[in-house]
Amino acid sequence: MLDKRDPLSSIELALSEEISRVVNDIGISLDKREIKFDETPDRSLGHMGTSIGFKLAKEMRRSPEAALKEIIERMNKIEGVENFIAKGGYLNVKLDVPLISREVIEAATKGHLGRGLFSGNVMVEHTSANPVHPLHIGSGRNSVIGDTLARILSFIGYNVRRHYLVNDCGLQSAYIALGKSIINDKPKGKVDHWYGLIYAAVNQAIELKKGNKEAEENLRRIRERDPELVDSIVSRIMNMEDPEKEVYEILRRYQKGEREIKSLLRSSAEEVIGGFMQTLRRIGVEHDEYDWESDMVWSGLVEKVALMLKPYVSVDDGAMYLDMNKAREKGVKVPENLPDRFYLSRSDGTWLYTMTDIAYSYKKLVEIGVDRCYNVIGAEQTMEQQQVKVGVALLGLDPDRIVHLGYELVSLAEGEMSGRRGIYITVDEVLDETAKRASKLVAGRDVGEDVSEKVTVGAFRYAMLSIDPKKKLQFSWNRVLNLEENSGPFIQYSYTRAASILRKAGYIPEEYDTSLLSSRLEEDLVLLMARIPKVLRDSVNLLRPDLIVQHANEMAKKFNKFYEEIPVISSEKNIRDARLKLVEAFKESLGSLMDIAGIPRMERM
RNA sequence: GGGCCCGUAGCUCAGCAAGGAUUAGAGCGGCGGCCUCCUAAGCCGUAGGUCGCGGGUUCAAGUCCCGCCGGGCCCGCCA
Repeated sequence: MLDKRDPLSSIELALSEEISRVVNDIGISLDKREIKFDETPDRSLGHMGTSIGFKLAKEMRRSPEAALKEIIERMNKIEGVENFIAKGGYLNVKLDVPLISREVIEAATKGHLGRGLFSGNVMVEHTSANPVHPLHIGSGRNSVIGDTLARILSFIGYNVRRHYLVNDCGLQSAYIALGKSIINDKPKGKVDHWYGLIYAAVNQAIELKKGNKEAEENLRRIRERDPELVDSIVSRIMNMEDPEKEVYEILRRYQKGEREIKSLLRSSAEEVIGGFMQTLRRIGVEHDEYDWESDMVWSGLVEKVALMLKPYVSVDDGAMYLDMNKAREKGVKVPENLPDRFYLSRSDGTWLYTMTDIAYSYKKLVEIGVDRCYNVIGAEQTMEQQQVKVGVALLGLDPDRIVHLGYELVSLAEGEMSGRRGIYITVDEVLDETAKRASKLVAGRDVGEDVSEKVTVGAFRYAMLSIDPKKKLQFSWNRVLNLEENSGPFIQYSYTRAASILRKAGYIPEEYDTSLLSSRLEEDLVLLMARIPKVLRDSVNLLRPDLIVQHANEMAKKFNKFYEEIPVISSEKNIRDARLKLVEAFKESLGSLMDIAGIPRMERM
């Protein structure tokens, strides 16, 4: 029996097992895992093949083709396979396309394809941007990658929690609190943008006081957005004795939980997070929980975990650090390249993010109790993540339950973004600009009114997602505003074409004959759908959520060709029924990939 | 100095995890076509590449190994 959720893989598995059995029978060792199938370059050679002939030739002292023929002779029939072809060093397989088509179409239309392949409890921590300025496109990439990973995991059967770590116990938050404490204004405009301005102004004012020339120019630029506000911040800070010392003092009192500072800082951070939520909701991102760093400090969790680490901690001028040599003595695997010291606290007694991060890992794995947590965090923190994992191991937990999905930052053609200098492109403005472009295109069409917003979200998420996370993403307006091929809207368009055919036909056939789907294009569409479960598995194993949109793009491209070349509604009844069913399966399977990637579905556009 | 990552058409990227049947693929941009026919946000054709360089392993290397070169990140009592 073929696996309803993944027919193609079950055929491949049966093939590998059978081939390795036969090969082993004649005295040659060949593990089934060494047998992998690739597409053939030419359909006349079969659908897929494996190049084991070269290895066999050597062992059997025959030509590759002769060796393969002998193997094929001895093989049993396998469900889903029509016949075998030995060609060169390749053992090729011609699939029973009508059978596979039926399996795949049934699975796709019932929504089984790729579903429920795994089980367990996992967490994805993503976004986790510091609440000091609006989400910029770098955070946007994080959100989209993280949210898509979570959706994949959920689709393939895991129980998934999405968490956001609010970093409000760092120095950056204290800058905001300092700024807030010296002004009387109420937020103007979107609240996170307003706080972003305060953050940049405080930073640059302090730089100015320290005599940094560059600060003057930065302030001139920042000032344009709200001269009065920026001026008052600058003048107050210039009059302060030692503003930086104030910042540290604010942080110290905040971590101690002093009421006055608490209400000042925490409420500012909460307002910013509120702004983030608006933006995130717009791009389809929601978290199950916002975990506040301050809560972990105030509740004593951080203290408790620090105590557990005490045997491996040394102190330097009052500051605690994890001693990697002590960790090594304990028998924990510590990568060679890590520094000997991993500081956990400052001399003034405040915790560093490193310590709260270890405590947070403890919370995830023990208190919440997930099997595994994927941390979507910038690649620049790779070493910090390794250090945290050492801490996790010292707590007696398997460090591999923490998985770092590191992604490269988003850069601008003009240079890097910088929150401190107030240089960034926000998610909000990218979305607004894209929406403008999209609504121009939609104007005058008879489609629903939320189409341009759906197009915007599709375009944005595709643009943020479509590149391998470990490669830098160079932001360009062109990339996001591209509504043509190789974009979110391209996929959406293909989907609406399928929808349009089904709508015009007005019915879905009960009976259909898959042997009538005999064209190359129809066969290709079925095979593309059949590969979806593998794409889902790969995207998780390789930490490559971009594979999802790549595959969706391939499917859309293939369907557009089908749409242009193969008539559905006007064809003869039996053929029409088979094709309609294929279109339905395509629509549902592409739709499921769109759901996973967060690219909104539309019936018209 | 040490560690990690990247280097494929003018530009942006797939392909590298599991080496194979290519004459290395897309998109954008260029040039030329296709709407009395299921939405042209589409389709077709065409031009464009010493897969950074040099060695090695192999019957076979864009893919694996070593060494270089170029770019990025990290090696904070920042996050």
